[in-house]
Amino acid sequence: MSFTITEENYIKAIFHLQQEDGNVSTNALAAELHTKAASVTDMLKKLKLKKLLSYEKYQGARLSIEGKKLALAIVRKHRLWEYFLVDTLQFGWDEVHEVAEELEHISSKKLVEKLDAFLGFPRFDPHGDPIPDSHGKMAIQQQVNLIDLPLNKPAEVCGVGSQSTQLLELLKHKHIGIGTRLEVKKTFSFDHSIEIKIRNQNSFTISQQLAQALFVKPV
Amino acid sequence: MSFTITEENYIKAIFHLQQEDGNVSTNALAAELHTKAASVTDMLKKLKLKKLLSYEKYQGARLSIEGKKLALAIVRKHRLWEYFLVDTLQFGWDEVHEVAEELEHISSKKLVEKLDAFLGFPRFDPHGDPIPDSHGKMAIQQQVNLIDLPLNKPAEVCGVGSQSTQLLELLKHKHIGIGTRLEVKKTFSFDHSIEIKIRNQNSFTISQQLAQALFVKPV
DNA sequence: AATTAATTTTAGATTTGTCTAAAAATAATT
DNA sequence: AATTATTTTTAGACAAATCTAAAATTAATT
Ligand SMILES: [Mn+2]
Ligand SMILES: [Mn+2]
Ligand SMILES: [Mn+2]
Ligand SMILES: [Mn+2]
Repeated sequence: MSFTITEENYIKAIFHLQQEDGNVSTNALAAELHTKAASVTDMLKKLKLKKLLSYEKYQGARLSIEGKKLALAIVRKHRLWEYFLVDTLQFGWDEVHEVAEELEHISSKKLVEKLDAFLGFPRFDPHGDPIPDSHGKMAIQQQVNLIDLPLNKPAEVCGVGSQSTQLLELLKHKHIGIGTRLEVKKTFSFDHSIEIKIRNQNSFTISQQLAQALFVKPV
Repeated sequence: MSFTITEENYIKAIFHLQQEDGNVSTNALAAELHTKAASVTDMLKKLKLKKLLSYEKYQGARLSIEGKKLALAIVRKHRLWEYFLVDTLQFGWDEVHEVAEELEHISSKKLVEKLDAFLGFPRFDPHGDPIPDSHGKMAIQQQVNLIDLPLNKPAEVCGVGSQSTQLLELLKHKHIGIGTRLEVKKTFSFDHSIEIKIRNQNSFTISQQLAQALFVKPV
């Protein structure tokens, strides 16, 4: 069975919106995919026919085993290509998402496996997100939100909570990226801003919003 | 202006069918693209509207300057990706064409330029075909058909006349590939077969059809 | 030159994915 | 419980790309 790019994008979106419990609503999908609820309804009927998800009128959708498998394969390709773009082709980690949105639909299984091997079987993409292996298994990252990092505990930035251009612009300006070593020096309860220290730099404060968008792991 | 994958495939097909002189006929395009003449007519009208080619009823089509530019950009991507697959990912040169048919439609200009630089600006793809540079210029290969190679003149295989699986299977069996050094030892006028000698191997004969499908350059 | 053959175009239908507007179902408030 | 608001589905239309069958044009033969 093979699928169109549109179908694959729906499956991936459902995968990302799907929490452990509930089903994914028509409106949530429409928002995520920048389309209209009516279009989503049509597509859900079609994907149900293809056995990729369960769906009942007014009850939203939930991926089947098959659907999850497909979603993981697409996410795997997306993140492997992002890793390739940054690691091999020297892209900035803030300019790879759009390109990977296209590359994730290249169908060759052999290409994915060879690419994975060439890259040395990386387990996290340039944004700190885990890359599913060829069986769909992902490493679990022991990452913690920067806002929750204890004072003076050395840690390394390993992920971001969003891929928005605005966030990435701010991080670039502050010279913060994946791998940056830092410690939290002080927290201010007034606005929940925190003071951080990066090696060889003066310490400076960042906003609560920024701190919540950063994930770190202790080193 | 951006184009659909279908439109790009039409432009590339016209580019390959277009000789110095004549226009490309509707039927030739239909055959090349495995579609019907009626579909081709519809698309030619559309591509004319988009100024990618000139077309008059019953007179066939011919790429405009714009159309040629687009075609060269697609061919450039196709051949760069083929080179990447063989050179970097260790694909066999007989298994890359289908994958490149998909990769050639990835739109990022930056990706193409970075890939080109990473590969070291190769000028020929794994089949011996020239790779257009970023301005659309291709090196001219001084290749000659094996059937026309003079006796005892050392030469190197640098291209094939077709990408058919059948041909590639035969070449694999005979251990002939791009870069293989050989000389023609004898020609037989009865069936136009030729006897060739590869370094460290006993000489053997190959058919007229095979010799005509191989391009070599003297070394 | 007239007839036949081949090529190409039109006409009309189909599939996929989308949209708007209206109807139906569900959820939230009074 | 009844009303109102929100969400979701249906109905109908549209654009892109394709197809078959029939008509029109061009090319090849008698
Ligand atoms: Mn991404
Ligand atoms: Mn990512
Ligand atoms: Mn190819
Ligand atoms: Mn090639």
